[in-house]
Amino acid sequence: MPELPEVEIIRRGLEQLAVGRAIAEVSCSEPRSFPGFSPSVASTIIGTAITTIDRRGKLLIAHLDNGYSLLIHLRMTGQLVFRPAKKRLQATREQDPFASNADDGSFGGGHPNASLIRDLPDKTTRVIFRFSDDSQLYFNDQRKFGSIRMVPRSEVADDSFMQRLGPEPLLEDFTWQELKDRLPLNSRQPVKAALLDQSVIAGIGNIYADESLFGAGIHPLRPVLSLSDNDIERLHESIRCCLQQSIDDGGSTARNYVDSQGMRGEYLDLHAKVFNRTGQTCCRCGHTIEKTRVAGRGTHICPRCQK
DNA sequence: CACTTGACCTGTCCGC
DNA sequence: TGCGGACAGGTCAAGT
Repeated sequence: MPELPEVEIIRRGLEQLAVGRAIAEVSCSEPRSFPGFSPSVASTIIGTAITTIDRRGKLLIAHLDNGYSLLIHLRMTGQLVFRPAKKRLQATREQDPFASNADDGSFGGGHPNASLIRDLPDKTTRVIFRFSDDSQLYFNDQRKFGSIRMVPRSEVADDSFMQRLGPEPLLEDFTWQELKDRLPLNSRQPVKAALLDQSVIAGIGNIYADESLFGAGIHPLRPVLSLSDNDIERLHESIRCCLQQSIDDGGSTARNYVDSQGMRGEYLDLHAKVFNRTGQTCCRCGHTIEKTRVAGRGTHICPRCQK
């Protein structure tokens, strides 16, 4: 479930790995993963290069030098993994970070920084971009919820999904006042549901909703209309703190998130306080972390710290 | 109108 | 061991 930090990590990785490479071939084995994909679309893409990669909320935007852009949404299980060209001579495992560790089935021999993904393509690979130097970019998506769309660059800003997105929470000019302006202050909707609403803030999903609310000491079921200015200020600070910390940690790997080189993120291990910590003791007060259900999502709280 | 639930998918995990 | 069912959660459509 890539959220803002994970998508940003992928963006930064692809900026280094994929920008500037000419696309020599593109294939799609699952129509749902690239609606409208056709030989004509492929021929439009072939021969172009990725000039820049932007992010808006959880959406990646790869601009091509042919006037089109690829809008890529990973939804829950989407991955974008770059692989360099296979070397003619087999490198030794010590030297090659992409060497297969298929024999023990663990994460790269147990090293936390080794690639989680082994040989690609695999059965979850939906779209493959091959570059002119034989390096490749794999769009993997186990559950087929993610998708790639190609739109003229001039129409990206008008895209209906883009238009509905709220502000970027990590931009300097995202103030607590703007958060207040965006929240439905007259609503009895649980504050967690509001945080998950991409038109309120762009990029927050289940993990960072839970972590941000814990950080602010706010119970996820609190109606938005019950929030004081002070609550909103603390929530604003907590959101930015959690998202930035996760980016610094390489994102969260709860299920199958990996970055553009197939690496796990470490936020959940290093800095998450409640998410996936049901039954553990709260780091702040020692009470047991509980799991409940809010807005149809699994929700992790410290019932003593969050009021 | 405000808010909640179900559908879209597949892999994993749990209890029987 | 195998099987059925719950669960995972981003987004949109449908339902209450």
